Amino acid sequence: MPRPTSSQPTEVELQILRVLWEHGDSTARQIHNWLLEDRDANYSTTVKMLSVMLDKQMVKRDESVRPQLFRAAMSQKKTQQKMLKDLIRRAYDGSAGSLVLQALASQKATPEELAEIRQLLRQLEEAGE
Amino acid sequence: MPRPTSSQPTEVELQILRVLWEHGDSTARQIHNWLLEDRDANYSTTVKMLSVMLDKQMVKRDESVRPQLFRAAMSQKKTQQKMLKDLIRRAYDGSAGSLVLQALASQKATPEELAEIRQLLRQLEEAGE
DNA sequence: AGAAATCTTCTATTTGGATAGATGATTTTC
DNA sequence: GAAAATCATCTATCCAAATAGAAGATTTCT
Repeated sequence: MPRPTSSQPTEVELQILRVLWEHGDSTARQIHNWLLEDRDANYSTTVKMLSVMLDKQMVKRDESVRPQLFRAAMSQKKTQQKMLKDLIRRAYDGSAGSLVLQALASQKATPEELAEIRQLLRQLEEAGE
Repeated sequence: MPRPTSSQPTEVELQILRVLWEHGDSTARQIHNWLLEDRDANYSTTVKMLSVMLDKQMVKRDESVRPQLFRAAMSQKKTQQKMLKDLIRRAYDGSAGSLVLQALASQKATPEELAEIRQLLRQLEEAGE
């Protein structure tokens, strides 16, 4: 029973998903060209990755048009939440609060974000009573 | 140029690190026994993993005693911060604030943690002015 | 000291992630 | 409608992650 398929998108998979989230449905060629800005890869590698992601149902493919169009199967938000939840479980013993504290203390948020966080915090505390 | 070694600890590696953080320096046998609570593995697999982690310098080994003792090379906090930073970069476009917002909104923290967060927030806002 | 148990290292195998070349199909261009 | 360009699939390879068996070394027990 060797290594199981990762439940998380891998680095390259995530890069492709980000392109799709940002630019919407795209052809393999378009995706590849966007990827080239960040990384150096052969076109056929990109295509192969898309095929792997198709098998994993991370992307969907519209075959009714030529060239075929790819789209992300899961929204960016859902993917983020899944990864976040996973990190909390794997590295923070399930404690979301301790992750938040560390993130705030060490990673710098903008003043606008801080204000938003404060507001959310108020709502949560009110709801808790 | 195939896949490079991951900069993050893998799932199994993280499980081993957690055992070490929780229980302190341990022999391979002890580590293995702790692991058995969560996962099903052969002893020699655990030993091999420790050897891989030794190569990657994720653990250190005290060979002056028998049986040899293993210890985590990096603290839990440092490892968490590294993983957190990486997640923010990879999945949140570098925005710590947006991760915090999502974590708070969707993952539930205890009232005590919320109070702590509020306090930290106050400090940050004061420092920002 | 010899046997038993445990520890340590060595060797081997399986699969996923990532890479890219070669070949066949389809569309575009002249 | 043939040539050129692009698209899609098929095939092949390399390495990391994960698994575990076997053999050699060391300690422990009687």
